[in-house]
Amino acid sequence: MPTIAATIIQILAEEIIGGTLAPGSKLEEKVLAERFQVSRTPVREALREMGARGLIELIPRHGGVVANIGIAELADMLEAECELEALCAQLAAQRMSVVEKKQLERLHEQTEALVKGQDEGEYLTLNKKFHDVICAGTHNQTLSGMLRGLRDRLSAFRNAQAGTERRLAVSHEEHGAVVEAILASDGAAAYAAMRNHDARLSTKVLDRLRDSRHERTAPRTERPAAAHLHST
Amino acid sequence: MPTIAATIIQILAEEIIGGTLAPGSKLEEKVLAERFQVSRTPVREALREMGARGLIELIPRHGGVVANIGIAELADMLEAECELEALCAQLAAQRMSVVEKKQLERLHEQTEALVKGQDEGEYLTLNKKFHDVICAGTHNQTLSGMLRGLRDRLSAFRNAQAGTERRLAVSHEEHGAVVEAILASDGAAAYAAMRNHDARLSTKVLDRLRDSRHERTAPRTERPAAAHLHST
DNA sequence: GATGAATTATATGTATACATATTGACATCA
DNA sequence: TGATGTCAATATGTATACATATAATTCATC
Repeated sequence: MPTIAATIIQILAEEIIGGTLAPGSKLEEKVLAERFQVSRTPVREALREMGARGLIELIPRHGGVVANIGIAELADMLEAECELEALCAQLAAQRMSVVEKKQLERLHEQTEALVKGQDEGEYLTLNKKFHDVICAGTHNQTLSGMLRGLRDRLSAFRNAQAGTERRLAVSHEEHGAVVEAILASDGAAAYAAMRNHDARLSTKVLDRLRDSRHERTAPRTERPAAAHLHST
Repeated sequence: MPTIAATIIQILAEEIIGGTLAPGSKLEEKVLAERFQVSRTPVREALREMGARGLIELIPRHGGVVANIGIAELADMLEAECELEALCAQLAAQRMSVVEKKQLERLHEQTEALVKGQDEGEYLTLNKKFHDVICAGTHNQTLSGMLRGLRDRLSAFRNAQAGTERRLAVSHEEHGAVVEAILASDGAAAYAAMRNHDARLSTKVLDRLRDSRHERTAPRTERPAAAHLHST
């Protein structure tokens, strides 16, 4: 039997990652305690752990809010994700076993039908699986763990925005290039293909955020020395 | 005034990273509570956060122990560190401002004296600073945060072992190559130099661990499919 | 009517008390 | 002798109670 705190973490994390709990939402201990019919103790521990994971922001004596990412931070996270994921793709290409490759190939084929059917919801599920399989393919728990943690944090934010990605076909095609490179055990090609894929999505996400922020509130001046994103 | 839990985290983390608390040490809430003259509550919260950070292992109903890294995990972490650090060096080369570069250069020069004087203790301090400056030079908080977290976890482990690095001169020379590349804004060279540096250290750390484990206890068979470390 | 100080209210931080699961010892039995 | 099961001891998990800092409200004053 898992501990109550662990259960709460799982539920809240899913809600944050899934977008039910929007970034900026306040998380009050008392409210959560009542909701889960438990005392504040396990709730506090859950919040603390989620804070350490970066899913929520935890300010002393002010409680927690679902991590609301500024434009500068988002740019950082997207860049890190892009680099990490490309690296993982490269390692996966070099290390995946035959059965792992087969699994990846099948997954990609299954997705094809969803693209034609424009089934966005199911597509996103398989999309997550796709990246997870590649993570596992690195045979490096540290790297894959870091990437997945980062993806979770970003996911929380992506899902809070409207439609995630209209043109499924383009994404699918880019995935195809990654799959092909991995099946051919071509690390460099896998790296390049994945980097290209993520970089394109990143600019889209950033653009959309910039637009939506511009309408409502002035952008927070968080990091004056702007990064030269993807200048490589 | 920081919270008690935060204070405890800082103290314990330092002890773990510094090697005072050796990997495998049990961390009992009651003992810690008595030591810090506080109740178990803040201690528990501290432990939980450190668990999320990976500094300690936290098993439900069994309490926490300072993270004791197996050979397979260590290999994973070292590989991740190597790749991340090389990436950061590359970005730093591309993005560091003039003053940041100057700072890095000065730091490297200061270290030179310590190498000649064989002052290991002080060298390690500046060594950490050296890597921190490069982290900052990426202008990417996400990446640098991940790398620093990883370095902390590894540091806990490195310091538990005997002498960290005998041949300071070699290390210093390798650092020199990194500095040179960064000052020249040569991303590729910085990447290669840092990767070379970390890869060499990694094999040394792994070898030493393998030896020490072989003497005492049989290696845990944790990940049957061994990674092809640094096969790129 | 607006501003600001003082007071009340509330949420978080910490301490204590209780519930429950695990560990170890000891006894019993095959 | 060794294995197993019961019981006591103890550590963790959870709940409740108290302390304190922040927020919200009130009320007085300008």
